[in-house]
Amino acid sequence: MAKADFPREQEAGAIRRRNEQAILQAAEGVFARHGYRGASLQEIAHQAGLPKSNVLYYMGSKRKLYVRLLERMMTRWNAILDSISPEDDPVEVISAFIRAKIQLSRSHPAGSRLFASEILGGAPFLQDYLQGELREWVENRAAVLRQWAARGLMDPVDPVWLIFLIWSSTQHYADFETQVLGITGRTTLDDEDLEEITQFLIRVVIKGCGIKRPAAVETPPDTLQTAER
Amino acid sequence: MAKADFPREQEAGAIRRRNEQAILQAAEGVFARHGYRGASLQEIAHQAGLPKSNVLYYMGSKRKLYVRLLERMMTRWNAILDSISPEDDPVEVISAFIRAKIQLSRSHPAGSRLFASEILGGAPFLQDYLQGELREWVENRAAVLRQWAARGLMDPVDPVWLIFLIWSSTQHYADFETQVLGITGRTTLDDEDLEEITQFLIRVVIKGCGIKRPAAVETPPDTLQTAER
DNA sequence: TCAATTCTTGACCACATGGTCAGCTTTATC
DNA sequence: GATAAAGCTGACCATGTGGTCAAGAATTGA
Repeated sequence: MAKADFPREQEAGAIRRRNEQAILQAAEGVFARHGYRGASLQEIAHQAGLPKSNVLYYMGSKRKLYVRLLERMMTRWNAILDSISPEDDPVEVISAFIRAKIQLSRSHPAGSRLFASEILGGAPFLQDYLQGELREWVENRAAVLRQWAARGLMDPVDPVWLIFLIWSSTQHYADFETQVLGITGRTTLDDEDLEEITQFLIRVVIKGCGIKRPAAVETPPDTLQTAER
Repeated sequence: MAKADFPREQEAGAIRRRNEQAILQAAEGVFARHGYRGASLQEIAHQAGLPKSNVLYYMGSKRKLYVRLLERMMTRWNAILDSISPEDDPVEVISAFIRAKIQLSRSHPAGSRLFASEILGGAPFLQDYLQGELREWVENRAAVLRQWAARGLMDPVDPVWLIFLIWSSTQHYADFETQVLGITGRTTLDDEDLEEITQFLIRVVIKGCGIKRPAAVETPPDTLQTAER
């Protein structure tokens, strides 16, 4: 009946926005947990505190709801995976990337898992994205990494495998959170843990690939901070 | 040895074994793709080339079938994740571990994905395993790594995060194969690719954590070489 | 005020789900 | 060859699925 949370709520489409948000959030969790097929609209509706018919009213169909969630997650990624240039400081770029990736896993764990579930299922809805947009993204970054290697700013490792290494090791803390918690015997990963993990990953990747800061014109000789040889 | 093609086959329980194998293999794929809820016995039966009733006849229930698959995968893992001692050569051990893990991802991709799907879903069937057997396994290895660090054989990094790093970066090539293929534009990852990836991961981890061979009778020329096993 | 629009939802549908069962056929054993 | 055991499976069931719909309730705009 009368929701009457904020009767003074007046912006156009306020009801729609509120309900859609509730549905999207609920659906993200359920889809992440059970996959596309395993998720049921009944459960999503229940989590959102609405009757099933209402979910269909707003979202049209299960498929549309799912696609919308995937697109929302892609948007979040795009907001973070900005472009880099060969002139950038490799240490900075790699560190920032790892840090951003971990934070995204933390701020949107359900979305990360949703994505993982979609890939596990063979990416029926994301084939195009993988082979198009994302592939291009990877290739661009790989090209920059190769230039860095050529200039001696890092070891000549295959950039694509390096990107996958960063991707997987950061993604892990969202997708496999259950495993991490179970094994470490914790109930949550707090900010402190995450910071520690971030530092660890940055350290290992930087050192492991021999990534160096560019020798700036004015900089005194040899400032190797994190890594040691 | 005896394969199942001829009707003249007659070790005790040969029929049962053959059909169960067919069902298990089919089920592993379907569960991996769609998760526990999303998988249907109909599809499993179809993949196995049997009527649905027959699947139930052999497996009892969907749940039993699923649990059995999980247990089979745990067994495979146990066969590889053998124990280590502080006296072992760290470089050897880490290299062998990474290599074995990659090979398991390759030899049993569906099983790996099945496991991933179970974890993604919150590990409803594997909570005990994670908090018991596996946790113990990790803690034992972590203890050894700490001793290595104390003896200066590696940097004093947190061993648990290191284990997760290895775990996630190797697991990735099974669980997210679709993504890897899509992005790299390949249709399969052949043995050569896998070997390259293995070498890369070993190199980065060994170098990144400053893992050294114990000072033995002779020290080989310092440039890192990948261990073989 | 009053009509147009948006929202809400229970009843309903065709179909798929996991699981049971009874009766059949095949295989194993003596 | 007889009998027991194992294997097989279509018909069937209760329940759950995604989705439709119509009719009413609430909100909006003039």
